[in-house]
This record gives sequence, C-alpha cells and structure tokens, in this order.
Amino acid sequence: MQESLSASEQEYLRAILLVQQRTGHVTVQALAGRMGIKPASVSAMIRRLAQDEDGQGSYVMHTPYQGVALTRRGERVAMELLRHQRLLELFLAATLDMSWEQVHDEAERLAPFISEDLEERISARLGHPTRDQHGDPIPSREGLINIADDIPLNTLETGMQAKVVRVPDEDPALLRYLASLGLIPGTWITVEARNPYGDILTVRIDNATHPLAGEIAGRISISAASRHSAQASHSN
Amino acid sequence: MQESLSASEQEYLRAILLVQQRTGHVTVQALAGRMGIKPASVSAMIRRLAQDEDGQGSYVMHTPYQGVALTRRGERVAMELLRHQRLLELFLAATLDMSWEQVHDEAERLAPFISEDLEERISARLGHPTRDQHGDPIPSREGLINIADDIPLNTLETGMQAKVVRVPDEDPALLRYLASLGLIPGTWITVEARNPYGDILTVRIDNATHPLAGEIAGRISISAASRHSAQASHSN
DNA sequence: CTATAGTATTAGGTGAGGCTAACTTAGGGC
DNA sequence: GCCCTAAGTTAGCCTCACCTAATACTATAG
Repeated sequence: MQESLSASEQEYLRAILLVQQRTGHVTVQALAGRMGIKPASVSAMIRRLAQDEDGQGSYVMHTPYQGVALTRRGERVAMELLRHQRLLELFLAATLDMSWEQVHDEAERLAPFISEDLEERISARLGHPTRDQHGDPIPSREGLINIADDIPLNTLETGMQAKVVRVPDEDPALLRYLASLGLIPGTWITVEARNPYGDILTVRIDNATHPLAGEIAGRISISAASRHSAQASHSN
Repeated sequence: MQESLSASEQEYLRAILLVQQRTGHVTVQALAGRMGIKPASVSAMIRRLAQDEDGQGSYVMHTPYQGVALTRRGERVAMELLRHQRLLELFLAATLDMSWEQVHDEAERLAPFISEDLEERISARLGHPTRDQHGDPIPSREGLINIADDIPLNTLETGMQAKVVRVPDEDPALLRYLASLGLIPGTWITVEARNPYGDILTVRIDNATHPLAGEIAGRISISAASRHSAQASHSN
C-alpha cells in the first residue's frame, strides 16, 4: 500500500512538525539549524517531499522563499514518528534508569526503526499513555493529538490553583530549572500575583513562591478541568 | 579515536562472523544469500572492509576467489553488534510479550543504532547475562565469548545425563520442534541409546524418549560441568 | 587436458542524501 | 525608489550502498 519513507525523510517531517508547533512558521534555516544540515540540503529534501510521486499526495506544501507546511499526509507520518519516539522515551525511562536527555537522544535515534508491532506492545505495556513524562501529548495511532484540555499557565486568574499538565522540554537547562522548583506535570500550582512592570508572575508550589517569566508561563500548560476545582485540592 | 562504521558495514561483519561460526568458511554467495543482496555488491563491500583506510588495520582478510575471514578488529566490531542484538532480544523478550522471531527481527534491526550506554544499562538490568534465551553466548564488552564449557550433545556417553545449555536458533521451525520436546536450555537430558544404523540418538527428556538426528544433536550443547554429575540431578 | 558450470570480480549505472559555490529573491535602511 | 544583506534556491559534485551485465577464475566431468 504505502512505500514507507526513509529514516531521513521521516526525520525531516518530524522537524517540520516541531518547528511548526513551536514557532508557527517553518523556514529552511530553522530546519537546517535543528537538524545540523546545510540549508541547501534542506531545500533539496523539501523539493522531494513536496512532490506527489505516487498519486497519493505530497507530504509538504512549499511556497518558494516563503516557507513549508505539512500536508495532512505529512503530518500523519510526523505524528507516527513522534508517537514512536515518545513511547520509547517513556519505555526506556520506566525500565532503565536513564536521565531524560539520554532517553531523549536514544529514542530520537531509534524511533524510525521500531516496528508498528513493537510500538503497540510498548504502548500496551505502559497502559496506553497519552502524554510523555513532560506532558507532551503522544499522538494516537491514527496520528492525532488531543490537547483540548491544555491551557497556558499565564491565562490562569490570579489567586487560582490548577494542575500542571505540561512543561516545555525543548531546553534541557530550563527543564532542569523548572524541575528544581517542583514544577513538573502533576504538581498543583497557584498564581499568587502578577507583577505590573515586566511580564512576571509569582507562583506558589508546595508552599514556596517563585517568580516566573510570563514567556515561560505561556509555555507551561495547566489542565482545563482543574480550573473549576481550584482551591479544592492540595498537594501533600 | 575510531570512525564508527555504518550500519551496513557492521551488518556485513556480523554476517561474516555468523557464517564463519556455522560453516567454517565464508563465501560471497553465503553472505549474499543471508543478507538478501547480490554477490556483486558483497564483493564491493568486502573490498572496502579489506582495505586499511585509517592505518588501524582492516576488518577482514580477503583472498580473491577463495574466501573472507574476519581480522581481530573486524571480529571485535561483529561481536559488539552481536552483543547489542542479543541483549536487546533478551530485554524485549523479558519486558514485552513477544515471540522469539519477533524479538529477533526487531533486535537485528535496532542493534546498529543503540548506544554503548544503553547497551550497558540493559545488560545491568538483566544481571549481565552471558547467554541469550537459546544459550547462544553473548559477547563481553571486550568482544570475547566464553564457550569453553560447551560440549556437543552427540559426544555425551550413552546412559549419561547432562544439562542442555544451548540449542541451535538459526531455523525457527527446528527451534519450535525442539521446544515442543521440552528441549530448551536448562533442561536435563539423557542419551538412552545410539542407533547403530543411521546417525540417530534416542534421548530422554522429562520421562519421555525421542529419536534425535545426530546432525541435530551435534548442534545442541550441554554443559561440561554437568557431565561429571550425571545421574545426580533430576528435572522437576 | 579441456570444456563447462558455477562462483567471484570488475565495470558501469542509479538513487539517496549530503556538500560547496554561485545564483536569485525578499525586505529593510537610506 | 534603490541597494544591500540575509535567506532560499539551483547547479554541480561526492560517497554510500545497492543494481545489472560482462568478464575472470576454479573445479570438476568426461
């Protein structure tokens, strides 16, 4: 049925998806930088991915000098790869005692090579999780993600409490810093105050308060469900 | 220090090692057949592997029209890959519920891509095993295997009992057949009789006797240690 | 001892996926 | 409105790892 793509092609599609999610606009440079490849090579690959070689549609739309965007088909492939990667991360983290950076690198490298069957068994073994250890959603087998319940922390009203469901995992140093504050998925967090000058929130976690840049708070998600149960629960 | 070889190159070295172990002599055809590749391509790869590109020595010795053999260096690489593969097989089998053929295929595919660190963690997690589930030895991190204690079943004296430590795993059908007799590593086995015509042994396993072709018995290993404690122990 | 079958090698070609160098285009400063 | 810089693209080249077709070698039957 479908001529499975090469590891390289899949990796490009994954990179496009991630850049798209994080910045909204996908440039050749951003891809080249992220993948450690020269822009010229990226251009060449984009040309290939934009072609409809088998009558089943292309993987990306390309407007020369403007940018790239995934088609539905390309998105499905990227989501599939991301699913492999996130499940692998969880699996390795759960089974072996590895740091997040290590499981991340390992999973990223192995993701293109694991079979659908292995993926399914890992998923079952883990109880079919829908988020990885940082709350990043794991796409379903159909290549869909559900983030309907995700709300940025900086939209939480002052004085209200909510449960953290996701922290940004792109920057290991930031991730470590947030973890050092106890700011990890599952934690309850309260917005104590908003500083009128500069975009800074004061948040309470485990009875300690911390200043948090609004830019960071915007990349942290809280559960929509918990919003209405604010002040209802306490963490230990 | 060392320019790590491509996945393909490693796979060739693995194939050479396995053919060498099983048949004693490595032909281009045998490699081509095993790897699903045309002989011409094998010749080309052998030429590359036989070259000393970095002054550190070549990976194989090649006598044109005669055969190929691994050098110490090539053997080390092949053993390393085999170690990855066998540890992965055990790991996947122990953690997920997969058939042997499935874990075998998966591990074979993934072996070139796992890091030394992951390998080490898997090994530790499994208690640093020295044999895979069929008794095939797992090379050490130094690329060595210890089969000093392995003795072919067909050398066991009639009437004596010994513990099976290894069964041939090349042929899945044979493996299944042996398993159906209870002939798996760890089982105690007794040679009841030798048929004078044809090369056939009669063996007892779990109080049932079975005829066994000598050719097969030669590929089954028993522990040297147990030879002297024959008749001492009983299974279940 | 030679013919021949079968195996191995070489020659030459292809596609994937990188590279550099040279070019085009878009967009901001003046 | 022009020009210059930065970004994107194209052209042309390379290596890897496969292929087919043609050639060379080996070993065996007669």
